[in-house]
Amino acid sequence: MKRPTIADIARRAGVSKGAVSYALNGQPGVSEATRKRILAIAQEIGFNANSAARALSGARARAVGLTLCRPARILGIEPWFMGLISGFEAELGAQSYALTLQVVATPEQEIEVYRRWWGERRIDGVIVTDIREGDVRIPVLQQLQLPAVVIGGPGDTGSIAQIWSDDAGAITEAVRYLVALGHTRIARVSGVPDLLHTQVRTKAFNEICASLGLDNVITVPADYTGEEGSRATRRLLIGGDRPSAIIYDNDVMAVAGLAVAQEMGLAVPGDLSIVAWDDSPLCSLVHPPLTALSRDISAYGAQAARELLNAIDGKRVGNVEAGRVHLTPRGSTAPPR
Amino acid sequence: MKRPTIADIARRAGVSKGAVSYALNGQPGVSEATRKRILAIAQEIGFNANSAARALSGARARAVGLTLCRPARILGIEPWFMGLISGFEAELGAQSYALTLQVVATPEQEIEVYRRWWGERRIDGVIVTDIREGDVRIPVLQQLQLPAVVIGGPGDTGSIAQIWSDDAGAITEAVRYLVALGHTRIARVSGVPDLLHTQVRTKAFNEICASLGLDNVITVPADYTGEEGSRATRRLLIGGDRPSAIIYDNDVMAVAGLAVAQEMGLAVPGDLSIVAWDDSPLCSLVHPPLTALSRDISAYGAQAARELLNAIDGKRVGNVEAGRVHLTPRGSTAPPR
DNA sequence: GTAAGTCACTGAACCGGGTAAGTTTCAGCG
DNA sequence: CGCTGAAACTTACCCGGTTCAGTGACTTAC
Repeated sequence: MKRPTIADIARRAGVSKGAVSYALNGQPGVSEATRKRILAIAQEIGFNANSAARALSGARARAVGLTLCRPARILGIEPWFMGLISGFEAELGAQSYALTLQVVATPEQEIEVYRRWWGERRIDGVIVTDIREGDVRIPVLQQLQLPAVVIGGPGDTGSIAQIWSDDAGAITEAVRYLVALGHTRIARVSGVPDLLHTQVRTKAFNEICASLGLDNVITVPADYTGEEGSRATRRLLIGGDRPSAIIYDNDVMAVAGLAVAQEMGLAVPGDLSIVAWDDSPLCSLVHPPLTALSRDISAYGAQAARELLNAIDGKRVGNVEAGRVHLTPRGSTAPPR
Repeated sequence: MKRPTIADIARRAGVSKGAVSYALNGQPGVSEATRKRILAIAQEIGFNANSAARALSGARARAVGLTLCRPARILGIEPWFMGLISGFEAELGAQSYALTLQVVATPEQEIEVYRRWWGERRIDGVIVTDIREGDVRIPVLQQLQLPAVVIGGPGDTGSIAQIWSDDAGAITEAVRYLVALGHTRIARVSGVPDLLHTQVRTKAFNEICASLGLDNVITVPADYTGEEGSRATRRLLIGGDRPSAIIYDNDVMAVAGLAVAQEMGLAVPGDLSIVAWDDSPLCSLVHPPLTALSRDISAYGAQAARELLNAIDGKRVGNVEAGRVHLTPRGSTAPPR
């Protein structure tokens, strides 16, 4: 089956290629009557502009890129990325932008991908996740002048836009809630320590605990995987001064922690309260369902996509706080026995 | 920053654009010495061929498409798609093909996306999942002559290649295992009934149960979500003749089922044995860890990508059975009390 | 009545690669 | 020595859009 081109439309409408291009793009330069005729023909023969030709002349590829820099086995189970992706899609699809995905192993490899994409003119902009302090990707993106939006922060990203949620406020709320329930020995199992949002959370966690006079606080670093979540939990529960509540930096580790507690014969929430970060169906799936810090990840992704499209259009975008994080109490938290 | 083009290379090497093109693509027509010089210059200035220009002349977009037709909230939690995607990537990345993703709501919308991608020449081929009997997408793909690979089957997909795993053998193995443990009342919570692989599984399940003389078998249809998994489980456990073992068509529903059993005060595996389909970290995360029908989803995806690239290259690809499904016994199965 | 301006449209250049066809150079050979 | 033929290039056009500089025709203004 042959693909129709604007030349085909031009022939059938009895006008030049240029006129067809103006008509299809809503540009001035054709009469309303001609435009309607051309649009009707395009519709009739099922015309879609060749994206390569368009990108070649018009500079826009109408695609954005996303790299996923986590091992496959975490990617699969963490609802976070898929939530984000479906949020992007909602926004990108509406503007008929495509989303190009690439799984990478290291930030260096990620930079390589950015360079390649840029050189190939394959994408108009990128969404950057898992931002670290002094992230090596930022200067590269600035040098390439590749429109970008960073998810996570707030931090120093120079001229590149940022979308972030109030992690500090969220963890403060969680701690206050646990303290109100009567907990005094609160521990935390964090994500990868050099990620920016982990640092933000850790700082806020230490501050609120200090200000509430809790002295027995500890943060065990982990890496978002179930295995590490189990290990960290075991370490915390074996110790002499066992915590009565644990806050986890993601849902997967929280579920793993729950399993460890049950395995050790501890009742949840009787002997141990559990709070998960990022509410996903996973949290309501287990028994007892997990109290979680919820935010609308899809909306977050949609917002990021919107900002990126703005950046691509040359509009200045800044530092945006998106969505509210709120505590959703469920069965995994209660006053300590 | 200006993007280097072959014209830049040509100027610096003192040859024509054509010679550069031949050199870069490993075509005959340039001497070995010149080729080396050109490649060195390309390397030095960080040249990447403009994908639009290449696609425009050469017909290859060097990208493949994947549509995800599930509601966002399932997409997020089901490890299946992400596993598949990372498998694709491993293969596509090696051939420097890009993966373009689109989330859709219905098969009809999916067809629209295929048509658009085809018209835009944005992709060279597509990977089709969630195949149904008499799937409406198949004839469209054939009409467009869009290279494609169907994941799932075996079924009737005409000239389009299929990758499938031996679901019938797997469920047979699971039932035999449960019977060997002493179970006689085995139930099943299935996925969406009109998906082809659900039908294959249901048929095989009924056959093996009949041949082993089990008469109390029942399959409750669900939709892969935790909610439906819970509901189906509750229905099965409330009934008079409670099953002593349940096989679930995915891991999410199995975990939900486990939670329901615990909530109802049933011991797993003492009062109820549970088998999950598609082993993911989720299965080892919960307590007790779930016995599962495992297969290497990434490898499955990589295989599919390989077949698709073959199809794009015009090689005939047929009906491939990929990977082995095997039972991984864990703590959720035991002889009935 | 004519100069100026607007509108609707055409023609051609252009984006950056790929590639068929043509040209030059040179080794090999009778 | 002249012819053949292949290697090593160059030239020029193609892909399918976008866009800019025209070009008539027709309106408006003084």
